[in-house]
Amino acid sequence: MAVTMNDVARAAGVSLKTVSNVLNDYEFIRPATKQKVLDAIAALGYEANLTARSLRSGKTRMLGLVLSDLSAPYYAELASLLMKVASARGYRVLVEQSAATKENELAALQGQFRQLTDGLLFTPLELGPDDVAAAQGGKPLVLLGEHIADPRFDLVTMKNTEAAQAITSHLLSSGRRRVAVLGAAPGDTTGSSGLRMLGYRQALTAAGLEFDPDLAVLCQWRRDAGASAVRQLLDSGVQFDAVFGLNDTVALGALHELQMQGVKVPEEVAIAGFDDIDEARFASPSLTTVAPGMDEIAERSVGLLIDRIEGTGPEAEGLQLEAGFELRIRDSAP
Amino acid sequence: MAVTMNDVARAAGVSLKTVSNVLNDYEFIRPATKQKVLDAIAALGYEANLTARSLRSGKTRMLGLVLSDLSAPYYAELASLLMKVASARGYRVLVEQSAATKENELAALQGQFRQLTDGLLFTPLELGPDDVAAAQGGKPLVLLGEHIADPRFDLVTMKNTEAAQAITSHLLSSGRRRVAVLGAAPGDTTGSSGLRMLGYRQALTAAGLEFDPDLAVLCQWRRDAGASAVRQLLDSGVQFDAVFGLNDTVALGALHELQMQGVKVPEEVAIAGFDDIDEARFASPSLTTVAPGMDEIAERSVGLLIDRIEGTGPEAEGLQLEAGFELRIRDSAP
DNA sequence: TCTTCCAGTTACATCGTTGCAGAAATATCC
DNA sequence: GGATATTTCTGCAACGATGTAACTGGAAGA
Repeated sequence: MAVTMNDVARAAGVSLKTVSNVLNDYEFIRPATKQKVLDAIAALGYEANLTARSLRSGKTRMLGLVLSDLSAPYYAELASLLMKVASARGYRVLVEQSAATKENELAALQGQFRQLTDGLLFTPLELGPDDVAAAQGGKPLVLLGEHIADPRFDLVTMKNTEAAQAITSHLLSSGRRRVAVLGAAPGDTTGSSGLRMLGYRQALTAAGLEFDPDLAVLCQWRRDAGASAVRQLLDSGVQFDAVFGLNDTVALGALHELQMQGVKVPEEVAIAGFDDIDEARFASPSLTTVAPGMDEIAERSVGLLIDRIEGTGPEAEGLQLEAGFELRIRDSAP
Repeated sequence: MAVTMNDVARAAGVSLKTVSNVLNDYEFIRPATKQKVLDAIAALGYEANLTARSLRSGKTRMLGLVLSDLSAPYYAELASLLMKVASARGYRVLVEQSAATKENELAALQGQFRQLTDGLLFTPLELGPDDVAAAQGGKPLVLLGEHIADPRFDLVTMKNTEAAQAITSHLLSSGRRRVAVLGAAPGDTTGSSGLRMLGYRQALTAAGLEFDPDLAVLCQWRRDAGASAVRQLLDSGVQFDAVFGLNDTVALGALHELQMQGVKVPEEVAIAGFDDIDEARFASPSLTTVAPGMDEIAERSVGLLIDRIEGTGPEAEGLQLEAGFELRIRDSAP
């Protein structure tokens, strides 16, 4: 049915292997021969069979991307960007949603998903460093996010603590003194939540304020969770004059709920988020947030992973890269 | 390195093919033999090599999903859902972003992307029916969206016209008489834009109103475009008391801009969108919109495509399925 | 007892490509 | 000019699975 290399070889009057050599840019081919082959390829409309090539070469030219949920705006924007960057280097991206369960994360790390890819961009949420080390099957792996910072693994991340400190300081600089923080995870110190909480607390300390546990609300990083977290806060009667959502969706959920309850933003309560998803710019009021350098993260993580795959990466194992960040001061917290 | 079927065969003391038969549920195998093989598989931790299986069988158990931009919320939510549905039937989804260019759409339809998948879920935006028919390479194809409604192709879509009419009627029912519509595409009659515009006009007619071309603003379906469209409208001095964004992102961009300009929503201008992305519920005010039955679309499109792939689909070619819709009346247009 | 049949298993070819080793043709050297 | 490099090209095996056909051994039938 489909045209094979054999058909091309016959049409060009050369051997199968010569066709292969032409396609793989083998050095020693006479220009005339090369042209004959290329002509035959064009004439027959030949396209290489990727499956066969993969079987023989052991490479698929696909990167795996493991994240919890593609419908979350941050991940959707990141995935879109990663695909574009990968595409520019001749790779495709195969996405796997883990729903943030240990089981799915493990399956993505070792199972058949792994086979389909030459390397993995992995956002661990439930797995610890030792789980990953145990499951990791020899193929290159670059971690995204921050739950695991372990010298054994390459990691591309953002300046969570510094950025959280900067944005909290911004809130404080306008005179706010009771900054609620939404999206804390209990006991987390190494994950995004823990690192951002640390920055929040550093900013408090720098401003001479005590950390008040009543102001820290535990919730998932989703709009609905942000909304209920802020409702809970209002119901509890705890006073606050600003909200720091540990990511934008939480902050936007909180913004919505505050406005529903008739609380004026930013007059009565200022709000800041983290991620700078496209939606933040167009919220009403627009959301003050941190742009965590997504372009840089995409560029460097894909670059590093592909370099590892192709064996052209840096000598050092366990590279830790941090993208720069920028504050985006908007109307929700001027 | 990896354990192969041959290793399993040796360990179980049977032939290679017997192992294959066990894995493929071949009928005539003695239970004792089957058990021996299963034990050996478990002992060695064997996993089938998907690449080899694909080469031999010609199937990849992957579905291709072609859409313009994964970072658009509607597509992100749809993709996430499609992946879950496909996964439940043992398929993976490989996403390709076309950036809505003819070139990329064609490449996804015929090129190497096609090889990697057993069938395609395709959102044509630039290609016409004849382009698709010409490029289509024998493998199953299910169209998503509505740019192409052609009896030659399977199509899963939504009730664009009815839903647009219903939501426009809802705007009119509250006494609004000047409903601006954002996101029109010039000359489109078969695409989402054209169909929704038709519903808009039907609603006007039903209410005894004339269509005013000044109220229809051409723009891309993005937040920033929605914002500039509404600014353009304000600048032009055209009077309007409601806005229908042909999708939610446009409506949300418009909502933002109106509020920036000090226009009260919904008091002075009511706003409605289309798609019911998660963000709509949490906008401030929450966005009145149409829920186009995304679950049903995902379920039925993946179901149909897989049935076609496995040869268990309906006899009829060119099936056209329409999901039901629901209005979501919220605060932006009560 | 001999054939026939069928369950259960096996050997071999095959999918379309690339790696390896070597053959053939041409260039280089003393 | 003959041996030695170098360039150019080729054949075969292999990647790891599945399809086809054939083989084996025992039960059923004549």
